[in-house]
Amino acid sequence: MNFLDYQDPRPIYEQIADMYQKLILKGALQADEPLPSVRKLAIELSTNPNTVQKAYTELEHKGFIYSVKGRGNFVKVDPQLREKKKRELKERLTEIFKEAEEIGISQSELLEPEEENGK
Amino acid sequence: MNFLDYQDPRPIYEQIADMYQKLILKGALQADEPLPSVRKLAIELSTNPNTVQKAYTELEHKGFIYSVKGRGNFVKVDPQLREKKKRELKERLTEIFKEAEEIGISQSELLEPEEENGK
Amino acid sequence: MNFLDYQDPRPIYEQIADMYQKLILKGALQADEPLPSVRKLAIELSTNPNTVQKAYTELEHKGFIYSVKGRGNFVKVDPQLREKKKRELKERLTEIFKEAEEIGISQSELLEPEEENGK
Amino acid sequence: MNFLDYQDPRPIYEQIADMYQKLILKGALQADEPLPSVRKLAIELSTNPNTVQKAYTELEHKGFIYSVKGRGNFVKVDPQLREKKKRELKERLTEIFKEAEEIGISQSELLEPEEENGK
DNA sequence: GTGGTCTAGACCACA
DNA sequence: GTGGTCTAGACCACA
Repeated sequence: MNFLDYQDPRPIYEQIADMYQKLILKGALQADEPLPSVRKLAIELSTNPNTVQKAYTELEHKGFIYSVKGRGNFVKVDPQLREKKKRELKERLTEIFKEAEEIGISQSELLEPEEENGK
Repeated sequence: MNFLDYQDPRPIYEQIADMYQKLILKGALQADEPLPSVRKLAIELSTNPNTVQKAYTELEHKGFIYSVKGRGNFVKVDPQLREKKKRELKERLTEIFKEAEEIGISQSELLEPEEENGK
Repeated sequence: MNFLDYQDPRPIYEQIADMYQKLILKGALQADEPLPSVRKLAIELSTNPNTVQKAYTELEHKGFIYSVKGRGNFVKVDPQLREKKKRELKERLTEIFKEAEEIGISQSELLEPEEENGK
Repeated sequence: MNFLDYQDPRPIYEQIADMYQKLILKGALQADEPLPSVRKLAIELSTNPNTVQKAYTELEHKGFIYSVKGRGNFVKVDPQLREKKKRELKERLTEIFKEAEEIGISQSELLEPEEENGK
């Protein structure tokens, strides 16, 4: 199963990192559960181990996983993860509402269903 | 006046394009009004003329401006511009709600004010 | 001038990152001052551009520098940097005192000059 | 009882070696007392025997234990052990003070309690 | 010219 | 087997 999208302008390593970030946030991967090994995932995605490595390093920097030398990479325990993500989404929401207001579109107008059947 | 933010991860040409897009959508720039010349703006922003050119090309592709050889770039008349932008914002909104739902956060939970002071 | 120490067990990219971190913390490099380009520094240190790139990415993650595509890498403004570093040093100090106490060495005994001339 | 911390960036063999070093320095393990056998400890820690072996070799190099072929590993008698460790801790202390001075933080400032409530 | 990404492949430390 | 580092070199986006 290959979830990479070469039409996607994002670099491959970022697509990999985002994919696993979502899986972790969703709870599809439990704490301390191992991720696929760098080499295995590289083969599965027909990409270079360095690219997978970069994705994993990124995830480690962001606090989603931790790595144990000679053992592999594992999902990190972080009960506040969901809260963090929620805050990020709220910020992006605020940004959109701000942009809308700048061109005279109110928050409620934006949230309205596509066809406004006012009556 | 320089509105560029080098700490912003977006490339400079994109910041320029976004800036003018906003000005046009807001109505701050009227139809057929000329934009600053590529060279002038490049000097004003202490950046490379190639960069400004790229921003203008981008704006042309998106239908915000048109260029006249030997004369310059001008704001395009497009009564549906606001609708287009609105649709784009709605799409981004939908994307956020989708991401939220994937990790079990409902639309209403996301729209809630930070501290819910119920009643 | 090559400050790399191949006897040092730390990887090269980390030595580079640490070096620049120190220069920034010392104030030897001012905010918005450019770092040497990836390629130039690689040549100067007779190392691979990828290795320098990794060092710079590390510094960016830690908030010491920011990068502008097509322009280079620059020192980030962060007035709290010194405070952060101070806190880190204090933590390491505490760790040492803890280790000392575990084997029955008091803090003051550790701080004493090498030859204790009691008098 | 498993004292390993996989979130700890240090390799596992080092965590094992450090653990026993502490126990010996504290006096919790007496001279000539046997350490657990490589295999037993490996099982207890659910780790690889190679890893435990590496930790023991490390401890032997540092002079904390000695090994007898076919019999096991034992705590070494070394009356100067405490002095050695003290010297090591002092060196690390000096290193911290050096780093602090490089960024203009004095030794006393570093030793100060968090909030200085002078008199 | 400057940074960023990616490949292919080597070599090492660790388990 | 598993991750981590490094080299050599290519190619792209951006300024």
